Amino acid sequence: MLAAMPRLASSPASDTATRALDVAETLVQQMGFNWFSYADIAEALGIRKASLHHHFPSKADLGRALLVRYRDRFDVELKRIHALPIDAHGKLLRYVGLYEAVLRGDRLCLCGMLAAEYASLPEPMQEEIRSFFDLNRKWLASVIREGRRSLLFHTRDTPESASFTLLGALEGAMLVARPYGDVARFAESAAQVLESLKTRPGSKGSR
Amino acid sequence: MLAAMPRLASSPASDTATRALDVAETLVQQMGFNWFSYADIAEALGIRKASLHHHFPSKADLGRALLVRYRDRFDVELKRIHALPIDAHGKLLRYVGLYEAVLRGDRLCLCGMLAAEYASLPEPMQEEIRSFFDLNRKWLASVIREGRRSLLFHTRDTPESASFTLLGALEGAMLVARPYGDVARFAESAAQVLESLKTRPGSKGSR
DNA sequence: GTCTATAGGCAGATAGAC
DNA sequence: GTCTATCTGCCTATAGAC
Repeated sequence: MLAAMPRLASSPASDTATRALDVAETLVQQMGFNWFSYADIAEALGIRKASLHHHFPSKADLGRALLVRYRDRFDVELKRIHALPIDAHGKLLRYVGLYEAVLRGDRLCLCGMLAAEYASLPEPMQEEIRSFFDLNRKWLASVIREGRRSLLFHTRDTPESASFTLLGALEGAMLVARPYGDVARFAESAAQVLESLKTRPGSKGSR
Repeated sequence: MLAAMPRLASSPASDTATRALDVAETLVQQMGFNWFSYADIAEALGIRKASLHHHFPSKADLGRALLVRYRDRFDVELKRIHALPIDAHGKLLRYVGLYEAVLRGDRLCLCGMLAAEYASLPEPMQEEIRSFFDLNRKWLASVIREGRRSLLFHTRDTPESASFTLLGALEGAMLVARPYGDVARFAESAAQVLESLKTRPGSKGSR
């Protein structure tokens, strides 16, 4: 109470910057990066646009900070899930839960939204988006590998390939579910995709 | 050569309007609806912004026209595929080919892009986006039903539910593939998802 | 249908006082 | 760190001549 909170290495640069990122994150996830403006954030925070430029000189800086923070938080969650004493299917269920919580807040995954706007974004942001997807694909591949070792999953495809499909299916299910405001549909799709990892490569397949 | 081209009921209102829609469509699919402006289209067409407003009074009008045309064209393609003398799996392969062609042009599905920006769009556009997805889900469900009748597909889920999952998986695979500029990854994902329709509901599954 | 001209507003960004 | 003031440029949209 007497002294200022000690500033940990991982803590944000300032309270205003953090609150600005919070507001911006929601705006991007709901409306897109090209829609919102400094004025929207300034109004929400009760400060002036010029003050925001002190924390984030350009909109590209703000966007990059947004992505770095989002990825770091996701990384923490992923590590947390991986450490849980549950099987691979349970871990994927938790992973899906992360997405479902976002959708329930009428948002898209930050990187799903920014992947759509990808071509219009500054290069430093593009790099961070790929980095987010890389992180997720790597994590998913390792869980899929774990599920195979324990004979829970039986996919014919490589874990790398399956992880890409899974990531795309979840991002896409969110994307298509939102116009209908229907979280249940997303959950159903997610369950179907997870289930398809369990099925044995039965019939010969195509050809 | 002597007379003006006869104006069919389904033909565009004017050549300028059509060319404007062509340019706008590409811009939206690559950069998003909130990124492009009348100036971009006017420049590409070699006319003035004010002339564009003659054809599309507001940007919302342009957006709606874009969606109506896109859906109508998709509808034609879907009917064409359905009439082909090939099995359900072959029809889905053709359907995937539609998406792949779009991605190859460094674009996203128009409605995939607009679904991301959904919350920021005027209501008439939102309605058209849902309509596009409805059209696709209905078509996919009917093909899945056909594949089941012929014992090609063996999904446990309802065709309605599976069609939503399939649509989401394809839209999402496009979304995630684009930052990597990797059409092959999309094709691989699409093949995996189609394959999962064929697998038998083997093991007991969850619970 | 296309043009010039312009309105009226908002965008991202900077300078410099406090 | 926050403010006022301001710049420059672009945005959507309209009026009215040709």
